[in-house]
Amino acid sequence: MIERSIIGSTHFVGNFATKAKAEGRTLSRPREFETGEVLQRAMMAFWRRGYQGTGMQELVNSTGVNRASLYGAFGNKQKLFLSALNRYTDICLDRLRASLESVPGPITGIRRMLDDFIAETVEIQRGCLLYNTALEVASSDEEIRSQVEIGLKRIELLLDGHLQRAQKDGSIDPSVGSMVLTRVVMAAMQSIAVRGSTGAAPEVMESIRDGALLVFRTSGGQ
Amino acid sequence: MIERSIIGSTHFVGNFATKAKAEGRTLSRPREFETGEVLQRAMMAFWRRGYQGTGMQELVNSTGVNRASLYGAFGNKQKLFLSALNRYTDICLDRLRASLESVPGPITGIRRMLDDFIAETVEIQRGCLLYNTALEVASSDEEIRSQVEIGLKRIELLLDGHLQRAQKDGSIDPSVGSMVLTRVVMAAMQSIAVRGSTGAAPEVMESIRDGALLVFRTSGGQ
DNA sequence: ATATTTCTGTAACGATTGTTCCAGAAAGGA
DNA sequence: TCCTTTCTGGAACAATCGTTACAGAAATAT
Repeated sequence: MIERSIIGSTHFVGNFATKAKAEGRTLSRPREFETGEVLQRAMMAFWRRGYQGTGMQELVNSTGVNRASLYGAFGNKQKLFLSALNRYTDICLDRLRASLESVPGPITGIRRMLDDFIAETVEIQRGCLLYNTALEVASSDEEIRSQVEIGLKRIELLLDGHLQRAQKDGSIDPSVGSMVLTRVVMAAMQSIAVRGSTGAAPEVMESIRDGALLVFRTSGGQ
Repeated sequence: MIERSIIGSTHFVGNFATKAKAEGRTLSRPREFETGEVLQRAMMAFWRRGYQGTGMQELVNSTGVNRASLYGAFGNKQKLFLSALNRYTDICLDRLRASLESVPGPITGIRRMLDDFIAETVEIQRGCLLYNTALEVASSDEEIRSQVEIGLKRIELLLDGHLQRAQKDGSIDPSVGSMVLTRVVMAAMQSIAVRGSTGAAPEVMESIRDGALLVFRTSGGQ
Protein backbone atom coordinates (compact mmCIF):
# COMPACT_ATOMS: atom_id res chain seq x y z
CA MET A 1 0.00 0.00 0.00
CA ILE A 2 1.70 3.15 -1.20
CA GLU A 3 0.57 6.68 -0.42
CA ARG A 4 2.27 9.43 -2.32
CA SER A 5 1.02 12.97 -2.80
CA ILE A 6 -0.25 13.84 0.64
CA ILE A 7 2.95 13.93 2.62
CA GLY A 8 4.86 15.74 -0.04
CA SER A 9 2.56 18.70 0.14
CA THR A 10 3.91 20.31 3.29
CA HIS A 11 5.29 18.64 6.38
CA PHE A 12 5.04 15.36 8.21
CA VAL A 13 3.10 15.15 11.45
CA GLY A 14 2.53 11.41 11.88
CA ASN A 15 4.63 8.88 13.76
CA PHE A 16 7.06 6.20 12.70
CA ALA A 17 4.40 3.61 12.04
CA THR A 18 2.68 5.91 9.61
CA LYS A 19 6.01 6.81 8.08
CA ALA A 20 6.92 3.15 7.72
CA LYS A 21 3.57 2.56 6.11
CA ALA A 22 4.21 5.40 3.75
CA GLU A 23 7.55 3.93 2.85
CA GLY A 24 5.90 0.62 1.96
CA ARG A 25 7.04 -1.28 5.01
CA THR A 26 4.60 -2.58 7.58
CA LEU A 27 5.57 -2.95 11.20
CA SER A 28 3.51 -4.37 14.01
CA ARG A 29 0.02 -3.16 14.78
CA PRO A 30 -1.58 -0.72 12.36
CA ARG A 31 -3.81 2.26 13.16
CA GLU A 32 -7.50 1.65 13.71
CA PHE A 33 -8.48 5.00 12.24
CA GLU A 34 -7.95 6.93 9.04
CA THR A 35 -5.90 10.06 9.54
CA GLY A 36 -7.89 11.96 6.95
CA GLU A 37 -11.24 11.22 8.55
CA VAL A 38 -10.00 12.13 12.01
CA LEU A 39 -8.56 15.37 10.70
CA GLN A 40 -11.85 16.16 9.02
CA ARG A 41 -13.79 15.67 12.26
CA ALA A 42 -11.24 17.62 14.30
CA MET A 43 -11.45 20.41 11.75
CA MET A 44 -15.23 20.60 12.16
CA ALA A 45 -14.89 20.68 15.94
CA PHE A 46 -12.38 23.52 15.82
CA TRP A 47 -14.55 25.31 13.33
CA ARG A 48 -17.51 25.07 15.65
CA ARG A 49 -15.89 26.17 18.90
CA GLY A 50 -12.59 27.78 17.99
CA TYR A 51 -9.10 26.77 19.03
CA GLN A 52 -9.25 27.72 22.69
CA GLY A 53 -12.89 26.75 22.97
CA THR A 54 -12.31 23.17 21.85
CA GLY A 55 -10.94 20.92 24.61
CA MET A 56 -9.12 17.65 24.08
CA GLN A 57 -12.12 15.83 25.54
CA GLU A 58 -14.34 17.26 22.85
CA LEU A 59 -11.80 16.28 20.23
CA VAL A 60 -11.79 12.75 21.60
CA ASN A 61 -15.58 12.67 21.47
CA SER A 62 -15.99 14.15 18.03
CA THR A 63 -13.22 12.14 16.37
CA GLY A 64 -14.03 8.90 18.17
CA VAL A 65 -10.32 8.36 18.70
CA ASN A 66 -8.71 7.82 22.08
CA ARG A 67 -6.65 10.50 23.79
CA ALA A 68 -3.38 8.61 23.66
CA SER A 69 -3.94 7.76 20.02
CA LEU A 70 -4.54 11.39 19.16
CA TYR A 71 -1.34 12.38 20.90
CA GLY A 72 0.48 9.50 19.26
CA ALA A 73 -0.64 10.53 15.83
CA PHE A 74 -0.48 14.32 16.06
CA GLY A 75 1.83 15.20 18.95
CA ASN A 76 -0.28 17.75 20.80
CA LYS A 77 -3.30 19.98 20.49
CA GLN A 78 -1.53 22.76 18.67
CA LYS A 79 -0.10 20.42 16.03
CA LEU A 80 -3.44 18.72 15.59
CA PHE A 81 -4.98 22.13 15.06
CA LEU A 82 -2.32 23.15 12.57
CA SER A 83 -2.95 19.95 10.60
CA ALA A 84 -6.69 20.53 10.69
CA LEU A 85 -6.20 24.15 9.64
CA ASN A 86 -3.98 23.07 6.79
CA ARG A 87 -6.61 20.65 5.63
CA TYR A 88 -9.25 23.35 5.92
CA THR A 89 -7.21 25.72 3.79
CA ASP A 90 -6.84 23.12 1.05
CA ILE A 91 -10.54 22.35 1.03
CA CYS A 92 -11.45 26.02 1.20
CA LEU A 93 -9.27 26.86 -1.80
CA ASP A 94 -10.71 23.98 -3.80
CA ARG A 95 -14.22 25.18 -3.09
CA LEU A 96 -13.47 28.78 -3.98
CA ARG A 97 -11.79 27.70 -7.20
CA ALA A 98 -14.71 25.46 -8.07
CA SER A 99 -17.18 28.28 -7.45
CA LEU A 100 -15.16 30.73 -9.53
CA GLU A 101 -15.06 28.36 -12.48
CA SER A 102 -18.58 27.01 -12.19
CA VAL A 103 -20.00 29.76 -14.36
CA PRO A 104 -18.81 31.60 -17.46
CA GLY A 105 -17.41 35.11 -17.04
CA PRO A 106 -15.00 36.23 -14.32
CA ILE A 107 -17.35 38.67 -12.58
CA THR A 108 -20.15 36.16 -12.61
CA GLY A 109 -17.67 33.75 -11.08
CA ILE A 110 -16.89 36.17 -8.26
CA ARG A 111 -20.57 36.63 -7.61
CA ARG A 112 -21.17 32.93 -7.59
CA MET A 113 -18.29 32.41 -5.21
CA LEU A 114 -19.68 35.00 -2.80
CA ASP A 115 -23.13 33.43 -3.04
CA ASP A 116 -21.76 30.00 -2.22
CA PHE A 117 -19.76 31.49 0.64
CA ILE A 118 -22.90 33.15 1.99
CA ALA A 119 -24.86 29.92 1.73
CA GLU A 120 -22.21 28.02 3.64
CA THR A 121 -21.92 30.70 6.31
CA VAL A 122 -25.68 30.81 6.84
CA GLU A 123 -25.89 27.04 6.94
CA ILE A 124 -23.30 26.41 9.63
CA GLN A 125 -23.59 29.79 11.37
CA ARG A 126 -19.83 30.17 11.30
CA GLY A 127 -17.45 32.02 8.99
CA CYS A 128 -14.22 30.80 7.43
CA LEU A 129 -11.96 29.04 9.94
CA LEU A 130 -8.97 31.06 8.76
CA TYR A 131 -10.63 34.33 9.69
CA ASN A 132 -11.84 33.00 13.03
CA THR A 133 -8.36 31.80 13.84
CA ALA A 134 -6.76 35.05 12.76
CA LEU A 135 -8.80 37.04 15.25
CA GLU A 136 -8.79 34.46 18.02
CA VAL A 137 -5.22 33.31 18.47
CA ALA A 138 -3.00 34.54 15.65
CA SER A 139 -1.70 37.38 17.79
CA SER A 140 -0.64 35.13 20.66
CA ASP A 141 0.69 32.02 18.90
CA GLU A 142 3.43 32.58 16.36
CA GLU A 143 3.14 29.22 14.60
CA ILE A 144 -0.59 29.55 14.15
CA ARG A 145 -0.20 33.17 13.07
CA SER A 146 2.29 32.12 10.42
CA GLN A 147 0.05 29.42 9.00
CA VAL A 148 -2.98 31.68 8.94
CA GLU A 149 -0.96 34.28 7.09
CA ILE A 150 0.05 31.68 4.52
CA GLY A 151 -3.56 30.57 4.12
CA LEU A 152 -4.78 34.11 3.61
CA LYS A 153 -2.10 34.72 1.00
CA ARG A 154 -3.10 31.56 -0.84
CA ILE A 155 -6.68 32.77 -1.08
CA GLU A 156 -5.43 36.15 -2.14
CA LEU A 157 -3.31 34.62 -4.88
CA LEU A 158 -6.20 32.54 -6.16
CA LEU A 159 -8.45 35.55 -6.47
CA ASP A 160 -5.72 37.76 -7.83
CA GLY A 161 -4.88 35.25 -10.54
CA HIS A 162 -8.54 35.10 -11.48
CA LEU A 163 -8.81 38.87 -11.73
CA GLN A 164 -5.49 39.30 -13.51
CA ARG A 165 -6.57 36.93 -16.24
CA ALA A 166 -9.85 38.79 -16.52
CA GLN A 167 -8.02 42.08 -16.87
CA LYS A 168 -5.76 40.67 -19.56
CA ASP A 169 -8.57 39.38 -21.70
CA GLY A 170 -10.44 42.64 -21.27
CA SER A 171 -13.44 41.44 -19.29
CA ILE A 172 -12.45 43.62 -16.33
CA ASP A 173 -11.20 47.19 -16.47
CA PRO A 174 -7.40 47.04 -15.97
CA SER A 175 -7.09 50.61 -14.74
CA VAL A 176 -7.35 49.53 -11.12
CA GLY A 177 -4.70 47.19 -9.74
CA SER A 178 -5.90 43.61 -9.50
CA MET A 179 -4.73 43.27 -5.92
CA VAL A 180 -6.90 46.16 -4.80
CA LEU A 181 -9.90 44.49 -6.40
CA THR A 182 -8.90 41.19 -4.84
CA ARG A 183 -8.88 42.74 -1.41
CA VAL A 184 -12.32 44.21 -1.87
CA VAL A 185 -13.63 40.73 -2.54
CA MET A 186 -11.72 39.26 0.38
CA ALA A 187 -12.99 42.02 2.64
CA ALA A 188 -16.51 41.09 1.64
CA MET A 189 -15.91 37.47 2.59
CA GLN A 190 -14.45 38.45 5.92
CA SER A 191 -17.37 40.74 6.60
CA ILE A 192 -19.79 37.97 5.70
CA ALA A 193 -17.99 35.77 8.20
CA VAL A 194 -18.24 38.37 10.97
CA ARG A 195 -21.91 39.04 10.39
CA GLY A 196 -22.67 35.38 9.94
CA SER A 197 -21.23 34.63 13.35
CA THR A 198 -23.67 37.07 14.92
CA GLY A 199 -26.56 35.43 13.15
CA ALA A 200 -27.24 38.24 10.70
CA ALA A 201 -29.99 37.77 8.12
CA PRO A 202 -28.99 36.60 4.63
CA GLU A 203 -30.08 39.97 3.27
CA VAL A 204 -27.27 41.64 5.20
CA MET A 205 -24.72 39.35 3.61
CA GLU A 206 -26.22 39.82 0.20
CA SER A 207 -25.84 43.56 0.46
CA ILE A 208 -22.22 43.06 1.48
CA ARG A 209 -21.82 41.01 -1.69
CA ASP A 210 -23.50 43.71 -3.77
CA GLY A 211 -21.22 46.31 -2.27
CA ALA A 212 -18.13 44.39 -3.27
CA LEU A 213 -19.43 43.85 -6.79
CA LEU A 214 -19.77 47.61 -7.17
CA VAL A 215 -16.06 47.91 -7.82
CA PHE A 216 -16.46 45.98 -11.08
CA ARG A 217 -19.00 48.44 -12.43
CA THR A 218 -16.67 50.60 -14.50
CA SER A 219 -16.71 52.12 -17.94
CA GLY A 220 -14.35 49.51 -19.26
CA GLY A 221 -16.03 46.61 -17.48
CA GLN A 222 -18.38 44.00 -18.91
CA MET B 1 -35.49 52.84 49.01
CA ILE B 2 -36.13 54.52 45.71
CA GLU B 3 -34.04 53.96 42.59
CA ARG B 4 -34.37 56.37 39.72
CA SER B 5 -31.92 57.71 37.14
CA ILE B 6 -29.12 55.24 36.61
CA ILE B 7 -31.11 52.18 35.78
CA GLY B 8 -32.94 53.99 33.04
CA SER B 9 -29.82 54.65 31.00
CA THR B 10 -28.86 51.09 30.19
CA HIS B 11 -28.48 48.59 32.94
CA PHE B 12 -26.98 48.46 36.39
CA VAL B 13 -24.19 46.05 37.15
CA GLY B 14 -22.83 47.39 40.44
CA ASN B 15 -23.86 46.56 43.97
CA PHE B 16 -25.86 48.40 46.57
CA ALA B 17 -22.93 50.36 47.91
CA THR B 18 -22.22 51.81 44.50
CA LYS B 19 -25.87 52.50 44.01
CA ALA B 20 -26.07 54.23 47.35
CA LYS B 21 -23.04 56.31 46.46
CA ALA B 22 -24.61 57.27 43.17
CA GLU B 23 -27.72 58.40 44.98
CA GLY B 24 -25.66 60.67 47.22
CA ARG B 25 -25.86 58.54 50.34
CA THR B 26 -22.80 56.91 51.82
CA LEU B 27 -23.02 53.61 53.61
CA SER B 28 -20.18 51.87 55.35
CA ARG B 29 -16.92 51.24 53.57
CA PRO B 30 -16.53 52.65 50.07
CA ARG B 31 -14.78 51.07 47.10
CA GLU B 32 -11.04 51.45 46.83
CA PHE B 33 -11.14 51.52 43.04
CA GLU B 34 -12.86 53.49 40.32
CA THR B 35 -15.24 51.36 38.27
CA GLY B 36 -14.39 53.21 35.09
CA GLU B 37 -10.66 52.67 35.41
CA VAL B 38 -11.08 48.99 36.20
CA LEU B 39 -13.37 48.54 33.24
CA GLN B 40 -10.84 50.28 31.02
CA ARG B 41 -8.06 47.94 32.12
CA ALA B 42 -10.27 44.86 31.82
CA MET B 43 -11.25 46.00 28.34
CA MET B 44 -7.61 46.23 27.31
CA ALA B 45 -6.91 42.76 28.72
CA PHE B 46 -9.83 41.23 26.83
CA TRP B 47 -8.76 43.07 23.72
CA ARG B 48 -5.27 41.63 23.98
CA ARG B 49 -6.13 37.99 24.65
CA GLY B 50 -9.78 37.56 23.77
CA TYR B 51 -12.62 36.44 25.99
CA GLN B 52 -11.67 32.81 26.46
CA GLY B 53 -7.97 33.60 26.45
CA THR B 54 -8.20 36.00 29.39
CA GLY B 55 -8.37 34.26 32.76
CA MET B 56 -9.64 35.78 35.97
CA GLN B 57 -6.10 35.75 37.32
CA GLU B 58 -4.96 37.94 34.45
CA LEU B 59 -7.91 40.25 35.05
CA VAL B 60 -6.93 40.50 38.71
CA ASN B 61 -3.36 41.30 37.71
CA SER B 62 -4.15 43.82 35.01
CA THR B 63 -6.86 45.65 36.94
CA GLY B 64 -5.04 45.56 40.26
CA VAL B 65 -8.32 44.66 41.95
CA ASN B 66 -8.86 41.60 44.10
CA ARG B 67 -10.84 38.59 42.90
CA ALA B 68 -13.62 38.98 45.41
CA SER B 69 -13.91 42.66 44.67
CA LEU B 70 -14.23 42.01 40.95
CA TYR B 71 -16.96 39.50 41.61
CA GLY B 72 -18.61 41.84 44.05
CA ALA B 73 -18.64 44.65 41.54
CA PHE B 74 -19.41 42.82 38.30
CA GLY B 75 -20.95 39.47 39.22
CA ASN B 76 -18.89 37.12 37.06
CA LYS B 77 -16.52 36.98 34.14
CA GLN B 78 -19.19 37.13 31.48
CA LYS B 79 -20.85 40.20 32.98
CA LEU B 80 -17.49 41.88 33.42
CA PHE B 81 -16.77 41.20 29.79
CA LEU B 82 -20.15 42.51 28.69
CA SER B 83 -19.53 45.71 30.64
CA ALA B 84 -16.07 46.05 29.12
CA LEU B 85 -17.44 45.37 25.66
CA ASN B 86 -20.14 47.95 26.18
CA ARG B 87 -17.53 50.49 27.20
CA TYR B 88 -15.44 49.56 24.18
CA THR B 89 -18.37 50.08 21.84
CA ASP B 90 -19.01 53.54 23.24
CA ILE B 91 -15.37 54.55 22.90
CA CYS B 92 -15.11 53.01 19.44
CA LEU B 93 -18.15 54.93 18.20
CA ASP B 94 -16.83 58.18 19.62
CA ARG B 95 -13.53 57.68 17.84
CA LEU B 96 -15.12 56.80 14.54
CA ARG B 97 -17.38 59.82 14.77
CA ALA B 98 -14.46 62.06 15.63
CA SER B 99 -12.45 60.75 12.67
CA LEU B 100 -15.36 61.20 10.29
CA GLU B 101 -15.86 64.81 11.33
CA SER B 102 -12.21 65.75 11.67
CA VAL B 103 -11.94 66.77 8.03
CA PRO B 104 -14.25 68.53 5.57
CA GLY B 105 -16.07 66.41 3.01
CA PRO B 106 -17.81 63.10 3.67
CA ILE B 107 -15.53 60.93 1.50
CA THR B 108 -12.44 62.52 2.97
CA GLY B 109 -13.96 61.73 6.36
CA ILE B 110 -14.35 58.06 5.45
CA ARG B 111 -10.79 57.95 4.27
CA ARG B 112 -9.55 59.61 7.41
CA MET B 113 -11.55 57.19 9.55
CA LEU B 114 -10.01 54.21 7.76
CA ASP B 115 -6.55 55.69 8.12
CA ASP B 116 -7.03 56.18 11.84
CA PHE B 117 -8.39 52.66 12.11
CA ILE B 118 -5.35 51.30 10.29
CA ALA B 119 -3.00 53.25 12.54
CA GLU B 120 -4.65 51.89 15.65
CA THR B 121 -4.66 48.32 14.33
CA VAL B 122 -0.99 48.47 13.41
CA GLU B 123 -0.11 50.03 16.75
CA ILE B 124 -1.71 47.44 19.01
CA GLN B 125 -1.55 44.51 16.56
CA ARG B 126 -5.18 43.74 17.23
CA GLY B 127 -8.38 44.60 15.39
CA CYS B 128 -11.66 45.94 16.75
CA LEU B 129 -12.78 44.06 19.85
CA LEU B 130 -16.30 43.73 18.45
CA TYR B 131 -15.06 41.80 15.41
CA ASN B 132 -12.77 39.62 17.49
CA THR B 133 -15.62 38.78 19.81
CA ALA B 134 -18.00 38.09 16.95
CA LEU B 135 -15.76 35.40 15.54
CA GLU B 136 -14.55 34.03 18.85
CA VAL B 137 -17.60 33.48 21.02
CA ALA B 138 -20.68 35.08 19.49
CA SER B 139 -21.85 31.75 18.10
CA SER B 140 -21.67 29.96 21.45
CA ASP B 141 -22.86 32.60 23.92
CA GLU B 142 -26.23 34.14 23.26
CA GLU B 143 -25.84 37.17 25.52
CA ILE B 144 -22.49 38.10 24.04
CA ARG B 145 -23.80 37.47 20.54
CA SER B 146 -26.69 39.81 21.17
CA GLN B 147 -24.48 42.62 22.45
CA VAL B 148 -22.02 42.25 19.58
CA GLU B 149 -24.90 42.45 17.13
CA ILE B 150 -26.10 45.65 18.78
CA GLY B 151 -22.60 47.10 18.62
CA LEU B 152 -22.22 46.26 14.95
CA LYS B 153 -25.56 47.87 14.19
CA ARG B 154 -24.57 51.00 16.06
CA ILE B 155 -21.45 51.33 13.91
CA GLU B 156 -23.53 50.63 10.84
CA LEU B 157 -26.01 53.34 11.78
CA LEU B 158 -23.25 55.87 12.38
CA LEU B 159 -21.74 55.26 8.95
CA ASP B 160 -25.09 55.06 7.23
CA GLY B 161 -26.18 58.38 8.70
CA HIS B 162 -22.95 59.93 7.48
CA LEU B 163 -23.42 58.58 3.96
CA GLN B 164 -27.13 59.40 3.82
CA ARG B 165 -26.43 63.03 4.63
CA ALA B 166 -23.72 63.08 1.96
CA GLN B 167 -26.13 61.64 -0.59
CA LYS B 168 -28.76 64.25 0.28
CA ASP B 169 -26.45 67.19 -0.13
CA GLY B 170 -25.13 65.76 -3.37
CA SER B 171 -21.56 65.02 -2.40
CA ILE B 172 -22.08 61.31 -2.98
CA ASP B 173 -23.94 59.70 -5.85
CA PRO B 174 -27.35 58.65 -4.48
CA SER B 175 -27.96 55.99 -7.12
CA VAL B 176 -26.54 53.28 -4.87
CA GLY B 177 -28.26 52.58 -1.57
CA SER B 178 -26.41 54.10 1.38
CA MET B 179 -26.48 50.84 3.32
CA VAL B 180 -24.63 49.02 0.58
CA LEU B 181 -21.92 51.66 0.64
CA THR B 182 -21.88 51.51 4.43
CA ARG B 183 -21.23 47.80 4.32
CA VAL B 184 -18.36 48.18 1.90
CA VAL B 185 -16.68 50.49 4.40
CA MET B 186 -17.43 48.18 7.30
CA ALA B 187 -16.11 45.22 5.34
CA ALA B 188 -12.88 47.12 4.84
CA MET B 189 -12.57 47.71 8.57
CA GLN B 190 -13.21 44.07 9.33
CA SER B 191 -10.66 43.03 6.77
CA ILE B 192 -8.12 45.42 8.21
CA ALA B 193 -8.76 43.81 11.59
CA VAL B 194 -8.23 40.30 10.24
CA ARG B 195 -5.03 41.17 8.43
CA GLY B 196 -3.79 43.27 11.31
CA SER B 197 -4.10 40.28 13.62
CA THR B 198 -1.79 38.29 11.39
CA GLY B 199 0.76 41.08 11.39
CA ALA B 200 0.23 42.18 7.81
CA ALA B 201 2.19 45.15 6.51
CA PRO B 202 0.50 48.58 6.55
CA GLU B 203 0.58 48.55 2.74
CA VAL B 204 -1.86 45.64 2.75
CA MET B 205 -4.29 47.56 4.89
CA GLU B 206 -3.88 50.66 2.79
CA SER B 207 -4.83 48.78 -0.32
CA ILE B 208 -7.88 47.44 1.49
CA ARG B 209 -8.75 51.05 2.23
CA ASP B 210 -8.21 52.06 -1.39
CA GLY B 211 -10.43 49.22 -2.53
CA ALA B 212 -13.28 50.37 -0.34
CA LEU B 213 -12.92 53.96 -1.51
CA LEU B 214 -13.36 52.76 -5.10
CA VAL B 215 -17.12 52.57 -4.60
CA PHE B 216 -17.26 56.34 -4.20
CA ARG B 217 -15.64 56.92 -7.59
CA THR B 218 -18.81 57.43 -9.62
CA SER B 219 -20.00 59.85 -12.25
CA GLY B 220 -22.09 61.74 -9.73
CA GLY B 221 -19.50 61.65 -6.97
CA GLN B 222 -17.12 64.39 -5.91
C1' DA C 1 4.31 -20.11 18.26
C1' DT C 2 7.17 -16.70 19.89
C1' DA C 3 9.21 -12.27 19.76
C1' DT C 4 8.87 -7.60 18.69
C1' DT C 5 6.73 -3.47 18.00
C1' DT C 6 3.02 -0.27 18.13
C1' DC C 7 -1.48 0.96 19.15
C1' DT C 8 -5.44 1.38 22.48
C1' DG C 9 -7.82 2.24 26.83
C1' DT C 10 -7.78 3.96 31.45
C1' DA C 11 -6.13 6.40 35.04
C1' DA C 12 -3.81 9.93 36.69
C1' DC C 13 -0.82 13.88 36.48
C1' DG C 14 -0.02 18.96 37.86
C1' DA C 15 -1.74 23.28 36.38
C1' DT C 16 -5.27 26.36 35.60
C1' DT C 17 -10.18 27.42 34.97
C1' DG C 18 -14.20 30.30 37.10
C1' DT C 19 -16.23 30.84 41.45
C1' DT C 20 -17.18 30.99 46.52
C1' DC C 21 -16.40 31.29 51.38
C1' DC C 22 -14.80 33.54 55.41
C1' DA C 23 -12.21 36.21 58.63
C1' DG C 24 -10.61 40.74 59.28
C1' DA C 25 -10.04 45.53 57.89
C1' DA C 26 -12.19 49.96 57.12
C1' DA C 27 -15.43 53.58 57.01
C1' DG C 28 -19.96 56.10 58.02
C1' DG C 29 -23.93 56.84 61.35
C1' DA C 30 -25.41 56.84 66.01
C1' DT D 1 -16.95 54.66 70.98
C1' DC D 2 -19.80 51.23 69.33
C1' DC D 3 -22.59 49.29 65.70
C1' DT D 4 -23.57 48.23 61.20
C1' DT D 5 -22.38 47.50 56.66
C1' DT D 6 -19.36 46.62 52.94
C1' DC D 7 -15.09 45.91 51.01
C1' DT D 8 -10.59 43.38 50.92
C1' DG D 9 -7.28 39.66 50.97
C1' DG D 10 -6.32 34.90 50.76
C1' DA D 11 -7.42 30.32 50.91
C1' DA D 12 -10.02 26.88 48.96
C1' DC D 13 -13.57 25.00 46.00
C1' DA D 14 -14.90 21.58 42.22
C1' DA D 15 -14.21 21.26 37.43
C1' DT D 16 -11.64 21.23 33.46
C1' DC D 17 -7.36 22.10 30.99
C1' DG D 18 -3.50 19.74 28.11
C1' DT D 19 -0.50 16.04 28.74
C1' DT D 20 1.77 11.66 30.22
C1' DA D 21 2.47 6.94 32.16
C1' DC D 22 1.46 2.32 32.05
C1' DA D 23 -0.55 -2.13 31.27
C1' DG D 24 -2.68 -4.98 28.03
C1' DA D 25 -4.37 -5.84 23.31
C1' DA D 26 -3.24 -6.60 18.51
C1' DA D 27 -0.74 -7.50 14.45
C1' DT D 28 3.39 -8.62 11.70
C1' DA D 29 8.06 -11.03 11.08
C1' DT D 30 10.79 -14.74 12.11
